[in-house]
Amino acid sequence: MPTAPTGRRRRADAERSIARIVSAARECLSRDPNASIDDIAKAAGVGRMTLYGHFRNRKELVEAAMADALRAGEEVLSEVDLSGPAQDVLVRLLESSWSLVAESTALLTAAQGTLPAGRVRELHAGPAARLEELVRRGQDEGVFRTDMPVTWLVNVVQYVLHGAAEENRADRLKPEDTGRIVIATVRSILAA
Amino acid sequence: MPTAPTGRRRRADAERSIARIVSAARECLSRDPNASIDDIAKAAGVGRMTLYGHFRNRKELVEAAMADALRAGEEVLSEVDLSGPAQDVLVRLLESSWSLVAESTALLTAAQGTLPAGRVRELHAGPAARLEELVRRGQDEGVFRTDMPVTWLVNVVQYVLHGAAEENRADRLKPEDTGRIVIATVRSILAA
DNA sequence: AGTAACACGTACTTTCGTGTACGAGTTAGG
DNA sequence: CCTAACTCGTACACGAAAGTACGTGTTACT
Repeated sequence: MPTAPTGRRRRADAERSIARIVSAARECLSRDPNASIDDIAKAAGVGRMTLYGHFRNRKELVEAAMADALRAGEEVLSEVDLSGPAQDVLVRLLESSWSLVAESTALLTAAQGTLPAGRVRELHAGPAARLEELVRRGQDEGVFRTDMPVTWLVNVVQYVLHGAAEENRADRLKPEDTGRIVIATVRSILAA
Repeated sequence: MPTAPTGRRRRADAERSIARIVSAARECLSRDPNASIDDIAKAAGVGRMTLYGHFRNRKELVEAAMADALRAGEEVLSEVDLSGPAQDVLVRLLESSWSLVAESTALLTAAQGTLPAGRVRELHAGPAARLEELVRRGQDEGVFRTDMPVTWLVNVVQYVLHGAAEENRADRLKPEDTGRIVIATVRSILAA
């Protein structure tokens, strides 16, 4: 999905380069939203000019990184068993995706600076809808609280995940404990 | 606390300028951690050169803004009644300071980029200690949970406050509801 | 094997923010 | 009222990063 193909097809090595670049972009931008194009190219083990050959500008690159992260998210989330009580579904959802979401949240912050605000929300709408639906269902079942806007409940989970990622980076939270703690924290927030 | 006074005194108008600059810095950096010196000078209604007359570089300015925010925080917090059950104290603490803390959290992010990491923690240690002490006390009283590190409990409150500020800025949370929601959310997180 | 696609280096132009230098006009305060 | 302190504009040097231009060598695919 890099530069709009003019109809002609791409070579295999180009495909590989693009994949490495996008991957590196996700990694770098998650750590530092202001990572330079050069940093990303280096991390991808690729010349800066090669990168510009596939992505015309920073905006296109960030968008591609976001799209890739979102795609990975959809992939993981689509395999989660959604049956059973909302609380249990929530736990399964978080177990399989908290780290991914945490990473993407940082990436999203990066995107906020370079992409138009509307586009960011648009990309982010899909995954958010999944959690939102679960929250509503939990409310209907009477196990999730109803004294706050659903939007807040959904977003505060994001903020907690983002925080967990930060704490991990700063070594204030042991990686092996993070999953448990995130799940317990979120459960407490949503519980009726 | 701007440029190290060489012993000579400052004039009243200089004092006023400094106050306006620091105030503008807090405002601008809270909205955009990468706000330029020029932006801040303009927001203060002052020429850029005037600003440089009082703060030698960006680092000094950011530090002054942080210090001022912290000072304001201390002022507010020192007036909170700390007697009674920990839960009630928590509510009073949040009621009087959530918005200030939310603002300062954004400022802190700004500082992270320009100030050495140690210095940031150092400045931030005071206010954090207050909440930490309250959390420990609540744990002793058996009303706050003990299944997570105190550090996490303290910091996750910060992340929630930061999130609330974001939601406010994006108009996804009505300002008049924010206090109530923040308090309810934090209570749920800390409750045993 | 030949050709189009690709990798990639060098070098240039822009843009932007930081920080410095100089200097002239204005104001506070003894 | 006089002087030091302050304001503030213009201009300049510097570095970082984005993006462009051009050329050469290499590799994939038919």
